Amino acid sequence: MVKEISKNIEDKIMAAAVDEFEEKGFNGARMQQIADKAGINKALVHYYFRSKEKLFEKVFLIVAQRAFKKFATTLNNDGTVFEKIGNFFNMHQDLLWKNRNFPIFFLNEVNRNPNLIKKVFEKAELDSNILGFIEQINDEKAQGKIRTDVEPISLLVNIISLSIFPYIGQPVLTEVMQRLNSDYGTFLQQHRQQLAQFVINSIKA
Amino acid sequence: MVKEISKNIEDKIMAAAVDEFEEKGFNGARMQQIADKAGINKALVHYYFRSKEKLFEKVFLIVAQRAFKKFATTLNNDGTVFEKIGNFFNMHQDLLWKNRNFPIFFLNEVNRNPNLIKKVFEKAELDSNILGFIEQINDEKAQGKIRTDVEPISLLVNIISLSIFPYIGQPVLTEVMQRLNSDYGTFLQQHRQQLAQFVINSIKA
DNA sequence: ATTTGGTTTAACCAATTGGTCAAAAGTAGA
DNA sequence: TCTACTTTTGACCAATTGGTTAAACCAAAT
Repeated sequence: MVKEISKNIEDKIMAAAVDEFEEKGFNGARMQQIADKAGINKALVHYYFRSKEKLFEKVFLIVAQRAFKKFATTLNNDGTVFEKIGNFFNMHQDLLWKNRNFPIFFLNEVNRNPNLIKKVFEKAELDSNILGFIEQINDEKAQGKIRTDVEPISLLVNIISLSIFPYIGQPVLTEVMQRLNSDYGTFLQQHRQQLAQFVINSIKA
Repeated sequence: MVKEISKNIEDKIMAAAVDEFEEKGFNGARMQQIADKAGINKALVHYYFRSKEKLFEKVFLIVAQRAFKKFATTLNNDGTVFEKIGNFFNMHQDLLWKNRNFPIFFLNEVNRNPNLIKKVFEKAELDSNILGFIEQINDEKAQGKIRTDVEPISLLVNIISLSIFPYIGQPVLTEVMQRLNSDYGTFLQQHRQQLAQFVINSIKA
């Protein structure tokens, strides 16, 4: 019971921390703000998490690992490569739309401290999923379904590039769309519809 | 003469500021560090630029506008759309390789303060270049060279996504490549070679 | 009711940091 | 050389901020 309450407060702090860190980044985030958002005293944040860095790392790893896990599973369902690509974009785009400010936060923090990424990968079971997908691509190349000059890893990177960049570049795209008398939201909704076909056109034999 | 020396010191400060801001971001950057890198007293930085924010904005706009201008011109030389795509990737990839940490810095700061982007666009003459390229795409669609279902702006965003993401995602790709017994540098060198063909395959009628 | 343990808080601290200032140093013209 | 000026610096300041602490609080066991 006491443990549950503690757990509850820990969760409230974590949620507040995710909010603050995602919005301001590690350097811009303030422990006082996290405490305020959690509705508690600042000392209590330190009581539960000792330091800003410890809190950050815990928060970051949880959020990142959750994201990577969802990401990995979208590569790991049944179907042909073409079907998987369609499914991936559908799921990934939905995920990104709901967490629009996560990608830039994640990439910026990982860039600031590349060590973070190792810990994320350790628990994300990414390797087997990636390797499985690569193998499948090679199979379908052999079957004549996919162009033989397609390099699996480059294809994977291309897919991820296409999926994530529109969110990372949001402020720029917002401005561009405004100058073209359109708007970001409607553009994105139309843009995401063509992603899978764009990739499939490119690689089909 | 005095003016020249002043200009010289101003430039030294700016160069140091670019370095510091690109590496640490606005929130992580330190005025003292900028002074040290420029080899001068910290008060002198304030003497020339008044405040951290003013210095940052000046530095940011100059660097960003230079980048966007180069970017725009790569769309604005002669040739068919396919040729332009090839040229763009060549030039853009070279540019990015030389400024590997610029994209994540730029996008992160613009995300932190979306107002910055407006000022960048004002002086980058981007609109006419973009509109020209869009028009050309529509022409070649009419001529039967490009698939009719290609949406010009989406194509443009796709191209930029493919070009920039490998640099933004550097730390992640570095880790992935390591796990696949390869390395980031060699991957990138091979990856960039297939970008243009990937896009052209996708859109050719 | 009292004790015991963990939990929560207000007040506080030390370090960092953007920014200021008055004095010193340098420069050019009279 | 002297004067008027700009540039440069060391010392300093006030605000912010991550982190600590001692006391208050509170629930459960004795």
